Amino acid sequence: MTTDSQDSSPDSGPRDYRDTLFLPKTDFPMRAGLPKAEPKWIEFWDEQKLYHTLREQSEGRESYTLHDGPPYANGHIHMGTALNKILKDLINRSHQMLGLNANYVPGWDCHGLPIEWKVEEEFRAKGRGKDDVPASEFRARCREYAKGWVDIQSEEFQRLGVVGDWDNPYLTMRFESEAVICAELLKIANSGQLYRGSKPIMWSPVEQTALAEAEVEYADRRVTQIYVRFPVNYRRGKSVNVDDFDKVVSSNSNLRDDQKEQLSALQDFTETGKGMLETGGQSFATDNISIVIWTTTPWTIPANRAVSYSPSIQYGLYEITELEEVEFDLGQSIGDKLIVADDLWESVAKASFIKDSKRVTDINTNDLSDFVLDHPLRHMPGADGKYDFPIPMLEGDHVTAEAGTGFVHTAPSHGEDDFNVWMSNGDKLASLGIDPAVPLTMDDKGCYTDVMPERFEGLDVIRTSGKKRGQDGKANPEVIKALVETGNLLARAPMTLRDAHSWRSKAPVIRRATPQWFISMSKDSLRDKALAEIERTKFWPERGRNRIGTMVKDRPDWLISRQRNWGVPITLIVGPNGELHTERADADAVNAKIIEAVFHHGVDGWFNTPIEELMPENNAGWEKVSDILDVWFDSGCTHAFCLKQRDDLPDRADLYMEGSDQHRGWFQSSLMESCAVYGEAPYKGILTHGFVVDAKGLKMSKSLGNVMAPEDLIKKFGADIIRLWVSSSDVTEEIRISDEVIKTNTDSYRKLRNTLRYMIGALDGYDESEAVDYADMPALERWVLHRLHELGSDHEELVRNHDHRVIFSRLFNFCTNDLSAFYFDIRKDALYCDPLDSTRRRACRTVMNALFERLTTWLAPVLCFTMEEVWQARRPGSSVHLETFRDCPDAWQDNALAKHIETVRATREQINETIEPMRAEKVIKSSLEASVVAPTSGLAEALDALSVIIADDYANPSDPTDTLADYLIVSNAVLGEVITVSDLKETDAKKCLRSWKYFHGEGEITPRDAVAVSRLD
RNA sequence: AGGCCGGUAGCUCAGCUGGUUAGAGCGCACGCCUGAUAAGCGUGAGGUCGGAAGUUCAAGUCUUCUUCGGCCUACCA
Repeated sequence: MTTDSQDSSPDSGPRDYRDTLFLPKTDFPMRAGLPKAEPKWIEFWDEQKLYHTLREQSEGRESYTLHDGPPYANGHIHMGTALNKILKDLINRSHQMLGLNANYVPGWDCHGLPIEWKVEEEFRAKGRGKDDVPASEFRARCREYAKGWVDIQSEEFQRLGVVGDWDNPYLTMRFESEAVICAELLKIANSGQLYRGSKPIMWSPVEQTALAEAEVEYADRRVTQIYVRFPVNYRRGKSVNVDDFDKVVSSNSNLRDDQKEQLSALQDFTETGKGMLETGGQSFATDNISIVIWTTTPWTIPANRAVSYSPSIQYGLYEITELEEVEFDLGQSIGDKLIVADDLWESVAKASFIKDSKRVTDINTNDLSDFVLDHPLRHMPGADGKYDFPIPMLEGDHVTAEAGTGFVHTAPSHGEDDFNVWMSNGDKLASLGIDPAVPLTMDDKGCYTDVMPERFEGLDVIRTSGKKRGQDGKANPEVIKALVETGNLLARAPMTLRDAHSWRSKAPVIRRATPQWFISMSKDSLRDKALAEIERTKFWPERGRNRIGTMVKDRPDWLISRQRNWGVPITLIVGPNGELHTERADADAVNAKIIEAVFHHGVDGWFNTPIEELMPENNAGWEKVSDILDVWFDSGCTHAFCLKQRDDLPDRADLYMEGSDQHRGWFQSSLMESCAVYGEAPYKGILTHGFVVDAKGLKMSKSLGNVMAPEDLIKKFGADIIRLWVSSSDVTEEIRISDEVIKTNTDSYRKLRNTLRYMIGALDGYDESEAVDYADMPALERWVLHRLHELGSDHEELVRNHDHRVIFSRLFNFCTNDLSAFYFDIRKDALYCDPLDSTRRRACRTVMNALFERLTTWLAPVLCFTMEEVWQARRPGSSVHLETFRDCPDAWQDNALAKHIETVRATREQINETIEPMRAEKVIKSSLEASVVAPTSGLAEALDALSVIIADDYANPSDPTDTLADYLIVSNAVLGEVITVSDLKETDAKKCLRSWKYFHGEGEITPRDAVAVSRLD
């Protein structure tokens, strides 16, 4: 520090002491200019090869692996993806600085429908339809398209400050990944957990293709609604007369013995009309009792296998007593008894020409559950015995009493609900000796297959060609005709219905069971394994365990096949009798060839390599499967092709961290895949975060116009502000963002920045050689270290528990309350005015240095740009991100000291409250104008313990020690009975021209200031 | 419609197993300083805890209902 001031002479006025002060000095800008500054730091880190340096530096350290969940490579990042990646970065950086090796490898999900559509659209724009583009070319373009977005998103993530292996991320579409995915699938097939079943999907007969939910639109359509009755055959366990029992048993020869016994005990399947039915405490002949259903798709009746009911609906048995007079023959006659929901009987009766009826009895649902029905077409001409099977009653959540009859006709091959209720009632089906396999009742063209009686075989639901393309085919009329013949049609009428249509051809869409590939939840105890692993996994927050647990408990077998183009193929070869190549003796050799082909040529390697090359021997009648895998299977394999393949990562991740929607998504697919192949979860812990919502807590959507884009925020405020927002939010719930929230964070940012800036200035020229030993420090300094120890002691635990919000709010409050408003404020005097080599000033700088190192490193994971800037203001060229968190020695802990400081602080507050009104009256302006009497109670003891003296002069001006006045930032303070504040301006005290303190004595500055100045001159 | 979760000052958050006048920071208002200055300091005003009922001597904290919001399913034969 230099001084160019001249000696003060009597006629040049009072001397200006400003230049003799040791004011903070720094070039560190107060205003951040983040939008411009941040990209330069990214460049700096690139030059330093930060990611690689971190890896070298932490070689041999214990690893901490947060395995990235892959975002979909389509579109720009949004607030949710930004939040996700920042949170990951926060966790990675914190663990790295804890002294671990947190190697982060980002990844992308590249296959799938959305990209397929975009690319289809592109080709269409060029006048090339789906069938004109060779599959290889199409897939190549998909690959290119995905790559484009990977590059863009990579830039966007890096702009947020996320550190990771951006040069070598994992992609589900890399050939190596695709090969591993195929290999994983083959392992599952080898283990026998894979099987081929069937399931209804949306199907367009016109285009002969499967459709995804997003590919259909809903439009009005004229359909025929019908009421159909299902004759009650008997009630399980209660019926009489066994005629055809042997027939049933023999037609189900694959029944287990216990099932046969059960069947026998139930005295089963009888010819219609021979039984008696007990229900509602009464007995009825079953010959004229029926359950009534309503449907708008008559063509599904031949595929009916069950009737669903709901226990929450009231059902009644109604006897027809009078019919309308009509010109055609009715199936129903007086005396017939019908079971219908009470709430719907009126509408059913009206539709069915029933003029009058009487309600015979309640039908409770326990009884209902035991009813077994006849198929309504059982006795139609030409049935060929194909409907001689029992129709069970199944309980279903999807059944309501809003429309129809309160019963739902269930054709598992033609409806999602039907399928679900069918599949989830396996036990009941088994007890009735019913094969639970879903029949393939309809072919690609939408025509009945040979599962049906000859009468129906080949009939089409929808015309697929000609002028009437898209209109009803022959199936509906023929079915209705057959129902009339059996007398089971109660009514028919046209109606308008909103129904699914293909968005391309506008033709109606049907639901149709098709052969699909499944991974069994039970064959190799996959469900049990997964549930056991969930128990072993750590969850943040804990409720995640319950959420994924109930899903896994209830989930059906995993449907993994898709009839699509852009994805990893199901690399199976199926034999003439449906057997898999993995069951053959040469399976290993075939598998090796398949994997090799995919490894070298990607998915095209499968599609383009002829079967003779993959399976050279005995391949007659064998065919390659042309389905592709569900993309969830792809991403469920990331642990296999990323973690387990890379040498620099462990096989199992410490943490998977995604939005709470991934309980059903990636967390589960990864768990299933990994348990199926390796018998364990690929992760040790799961952390979930909520979704970003707007100021009112509503989700962001274009239609609401409440969308905020990370890009805009970066341009306007900078990535560090977004990062601050993440670390100040409770990420386990929904996370709000709004202009106001951003403003709050911008303000917090400024406060932190200035606190750090002040330290940089105060530490100007600081050298270790001026450090003061802990034992020699004033109490105030030791208290700051105590506070640091407090913050540092559970910092690691907070990091390991991902409590970043707690860390941040504690640091922020520390900076604001303890440093800025208390410690810094008190120490300004010593820092600016004490002789340079005074113990007090040196101790302050020693502590400032300790503070600086800890605050910058603790904040570095959050404010990665700003802390680098702060760090380099003192250590140019080095990077704060290569540092680890500093230790806070236990010796710093001093609870007694802290208590005493709190006592003094409380006094300070009381004094301030007293000074405040005097300020308002303009008696006292600066607190240094005040002389105060502080209350003795409790304070004297504290001051004594803190070695704070009560005097208006320092005992040793060249090495001052703290006075009570210093703590209170007044010029004079003594102890007394009551608080009093008096104005020193009204006394004979002089204002020191250098320290602005009022004092008594010779000269224009206090003795302490005189020493400081004299040492400069 | 079902499953899981949440609603504490304008904003972001504390508030453990129910127990004195519900806390913090920011923002806001007013004032001070002008030697952290597009900074710093001080003082103050703001919530009855989404709503209702109940349990209890006592409830933000337990129970039920309700309302709003979020995620995930299911959306109709």
